[in-house]
Amino acid sequence: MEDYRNTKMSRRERQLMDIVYQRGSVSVADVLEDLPDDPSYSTVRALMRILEEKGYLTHKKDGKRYIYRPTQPRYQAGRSALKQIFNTFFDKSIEKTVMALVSDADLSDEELDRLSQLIENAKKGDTSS
Amino acid sequence: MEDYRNTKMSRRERQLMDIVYQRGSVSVADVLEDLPDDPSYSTVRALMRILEEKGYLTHKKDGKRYIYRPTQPRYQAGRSALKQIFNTFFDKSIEKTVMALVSDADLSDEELDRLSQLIENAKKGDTSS
DNA sequence: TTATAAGTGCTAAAATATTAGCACTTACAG
DNA sequence: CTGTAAGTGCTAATATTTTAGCACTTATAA
Repeated sequence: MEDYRNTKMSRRERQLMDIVYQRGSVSVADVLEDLPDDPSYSTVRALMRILEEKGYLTHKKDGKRYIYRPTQPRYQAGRSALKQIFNTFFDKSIEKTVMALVSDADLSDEELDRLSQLIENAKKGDTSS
Repeated sequence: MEDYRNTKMSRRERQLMDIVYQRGSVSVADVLEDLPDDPSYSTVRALMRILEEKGYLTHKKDGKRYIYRPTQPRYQAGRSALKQIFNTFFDKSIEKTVMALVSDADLSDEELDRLSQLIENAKKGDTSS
């Protein structure tokens, strides 16, 4: 499945998918809770149905209501979204992207250490951990 | 200025903005070149005008044609977009986000070293570089 | 100069997305 | 059982987005 943050997705659709990915799984009521302008229950339901038709969501029943989940795993969707960002804004440079992340976060020295350690550990031949 | 990857932006509008940020500055013809389906010249022009009205773009004249640029600097827009991704998919964890980036990139050991070094250098009190 | 190719401005039609209403279903409390 | 509150399915109106046409302008080459 393709990244949902692509050109095939409308404004509201993307907004709903973001909420779904943030929460992991949602009822219609959950989604409504996270929408700043509040459209009607019907409205959200219609969108969820469309998203399901398009293959981005599935639902299961929980009592009398539907619980929706994304079809594409969160981690996978995240990587794909991330890749698009670093293509568009950071010249496809991992370094630039990481630096932007880090500089924004105001991490402590300890946290920075830990992060750098983590990267060291990602080395291919690394058996030290 | 607010992140253009927000809920106020339509599908095409976002698509065009992505192209603008990728290229830095563009003519209508440039944009058209990057659009996989090709809408008419008029169509793109109309969108560019709208984006300018909304404050996301400005133009200057270059001979007889317009050259458009984003009003919000690329780096700033990138950080903002990045932040949204890490909110949505990575539990607001820098570590998770960085790991996703790195694991996707298939970096060499040397590159990983350099990256980890870079992070070390970001330490607040650091005067070693 | 002036013809013309490559632009722009403006407008309105067409397509798509968004919204909400109404009828029907389901779980569950009394 | 039955009443009811909270859900769903389907449909159609409305709003927004997307598109392209046509008239006008501008730079430039002959």
